[in-house]
Amino acid sequence: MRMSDLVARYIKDMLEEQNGEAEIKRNELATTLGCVPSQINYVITSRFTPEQGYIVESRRGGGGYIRITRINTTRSGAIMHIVNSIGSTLDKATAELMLDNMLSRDIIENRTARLISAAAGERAYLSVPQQYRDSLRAAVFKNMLLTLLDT
Amino acid sequence: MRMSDLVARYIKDMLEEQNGEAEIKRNELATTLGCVPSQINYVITSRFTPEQGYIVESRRGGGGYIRITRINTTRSGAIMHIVNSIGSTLDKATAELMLDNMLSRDIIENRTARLISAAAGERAYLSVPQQYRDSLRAAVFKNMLLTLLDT
DNA sequence: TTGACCTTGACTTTCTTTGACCAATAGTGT
DNA sequence: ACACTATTGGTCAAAGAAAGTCAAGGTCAA
Repeated sequence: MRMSDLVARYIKDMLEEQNGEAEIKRNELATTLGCVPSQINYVITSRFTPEQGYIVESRRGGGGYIRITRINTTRSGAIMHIVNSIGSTLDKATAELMLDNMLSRDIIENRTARLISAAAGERAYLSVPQQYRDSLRAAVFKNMLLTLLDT
Repeated sequence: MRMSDLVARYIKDMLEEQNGEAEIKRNELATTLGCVPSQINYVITSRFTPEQGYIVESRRGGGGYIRITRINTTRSGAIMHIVNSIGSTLDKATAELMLDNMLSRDIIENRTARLISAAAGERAYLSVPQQYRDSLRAAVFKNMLLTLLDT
């Protein structure tokens, strides 16, 4: 298993146990898990972004910390937040991140994630020129998410 | 025997043993079987397509993998039939008819129908020129239906 | 002998790991 | 207050570890 997965898992477990809020000490956690401290930063910047529904605060110096907070605890709020965060274009990688995030927060089911992924995946857009794909993906993605609001 | 047959056989054996799910490491498998890594891609894209009943996911970078999942054949027949009946283009009215049909035959649920409809509806395609819309819709529609096969 | 399928390898893209160096904060002695 | 130092966390770039793409050439049966 990847180190980055371990770190992410650790933080998510903490969030789960502590009602959406986790506070860690970077060096301590790095030592506990056996990685370099900057690995923690890597995981946070790649998997706990605002885009994915997290707020991260930190403080250096003695007694320093990193605090990760999960936002949008209600389903429709979370969906709306995600919809609103999507601009006029959306690349595939970001779309996948959003789906993963919704999945891990039980906002959508696996089947739903796959359905949306199929509609947003590059595979489906081979017939249209590159230049349209990301804006198309954005529109499709948003439209689909909106149908989830009233269920 | 052809190299591609060997690779395909290997993956199929794995699927057989592991209940329809095989996860491989591309380079490792290539070394094991004595071929170049891209041969694996060739085999996968030519013989493990969704149309042939497989779902393929992958990830690059450290700890990367390729996962091939065989689709369950229970209700998939009906869906495959519909997928196969779709050509390279699909207009909105026909798409809706197909959804209604699947709904009435309990092949899909209401939520699913709405999701697909949102992704196939005209509103989603406003950003791309008319000329691409029907072929795009066909691709999206097919891709989405294909994700329903293994549920 | 030609068209479809197969093989190969150079090049690209994506994701991860690591470490050297930087910046902020708290504590402490003057 | 002020300077110094210890204690954190932050940044960034390079290297590493996969997988993806593509085009050029090979094989083989109809």
